[in-house]
Amino acid sequence: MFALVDANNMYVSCERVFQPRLNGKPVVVLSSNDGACIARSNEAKELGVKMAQPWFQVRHLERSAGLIAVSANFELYGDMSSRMMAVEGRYAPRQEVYSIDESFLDFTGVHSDLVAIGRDLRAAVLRETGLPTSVGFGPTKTLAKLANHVAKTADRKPGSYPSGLAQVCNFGLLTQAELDQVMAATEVGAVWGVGRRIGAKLTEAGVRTVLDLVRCDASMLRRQFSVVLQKTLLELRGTSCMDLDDAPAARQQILVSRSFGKSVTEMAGIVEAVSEFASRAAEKLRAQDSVAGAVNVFFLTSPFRSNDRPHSVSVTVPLVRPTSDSRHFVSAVADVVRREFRSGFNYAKAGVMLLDLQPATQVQGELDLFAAPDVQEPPGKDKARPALMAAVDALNLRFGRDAVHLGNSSIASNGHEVRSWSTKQERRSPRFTTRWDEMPVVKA
DNA sequence: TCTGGGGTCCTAGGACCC
DNA sequence: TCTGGGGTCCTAGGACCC
Repeated sequence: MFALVDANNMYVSCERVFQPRLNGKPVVVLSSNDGACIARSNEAKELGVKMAQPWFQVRHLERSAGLIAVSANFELYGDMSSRMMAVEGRYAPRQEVYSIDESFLDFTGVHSDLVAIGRDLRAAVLRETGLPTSVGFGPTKTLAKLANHVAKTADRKPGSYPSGLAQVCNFGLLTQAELDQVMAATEVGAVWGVGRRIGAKLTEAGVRTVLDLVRCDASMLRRQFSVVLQKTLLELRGTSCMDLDDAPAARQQILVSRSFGKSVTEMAGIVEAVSEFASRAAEKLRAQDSVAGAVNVFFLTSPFRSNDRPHSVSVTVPLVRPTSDSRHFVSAVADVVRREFRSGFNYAKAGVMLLDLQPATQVQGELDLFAAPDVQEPPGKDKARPALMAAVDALNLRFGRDAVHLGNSSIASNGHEVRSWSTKQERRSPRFTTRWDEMPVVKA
């Protein structure tokens, strides 16, 4: 038996923990650049705000309906997430932290009252972090996800589900008829693994509800869609195809990208931005003790602005040898921009991807007979690198991000910081739990 | 005017091998 | 007239997730 525990409207709930004035109000959290809504309170959902909807489309609700928008504060959400996961992890021998607000728990062999355990877990998370959660139990991960969906929405769909499934829902206690009722009352798009595209295709074929999907022919789904959807079907029927993964592998790629606060037309702006992204990506790389064998850099105009001439560059550079040294990535991506930049375009976004990752401890030895003299380096030089980068990481950890950074990231040739590409975040809340100077103050 | 960021997996097709 | 068979690896693109 699996459980899926999921925070309700995670980002909004994190804001509410420290800003009680947001309770009961329609609230949305905005993506970087305050561009789109990436989290909504139930009240905001009721106003009709859609997931990922551009802010400018719903902005009028500020005046007309009291909608409140805040900028995303990922430092706060990440810290609240670790606290929440620690509490949840106490309730089962194995836990898979699946996303910032969800974890799977393995209750195999546990024969106690799971609903009681679920209620106790919810109460503990609420007490210790302030975050409201929902819990779903099912014999497969896909069913646990579906049970969680029911736990979350049961209150808002009175009548269509059997009663008593809100907040904590255990599919194991339902009769076949009740499970059919639940599945018949749930749209196929709510299933984990069925997204917009496949959902539309299924609906078109007359498969509207989860029950319709469960009654499809497995080999037909495999033929018409994919092996992925076939697995989803088996899981919905109770055959477990996905194990709990409590020791996730190191990342296979690392991406740092941003949309610009306003469009960038100068080469220097792009060079600055991608240099900074490369440094940031390298920090993440070293944090997981890996090295990268290649780096990709891309920059492009906005796909939304139909008046702009479109232009998009994406170049992957293989590195002479796998590395985690920021300087290699920064110089590689800056070279690409200097070579590929075209003036006359309004660039809207850029990013850096580190590829071909491998553990730093398992780097392939080399017999370097053919390297050109200018890439051969004196012996011993490589040894200095990990120490230098480790020192940079330690200083930034202690004195704050960017206490130390490379010369050409975010500093223009005239020595002034330009950062014309910086993102806009006009409504960000304090980082209450991770910065001494932003801690909430209790007034007597 | 204004449209997120960071990931994973699968598949099809081409290059290449013997 | 007649034009192999079987395999691997890589990449790009498309789907999904939160």
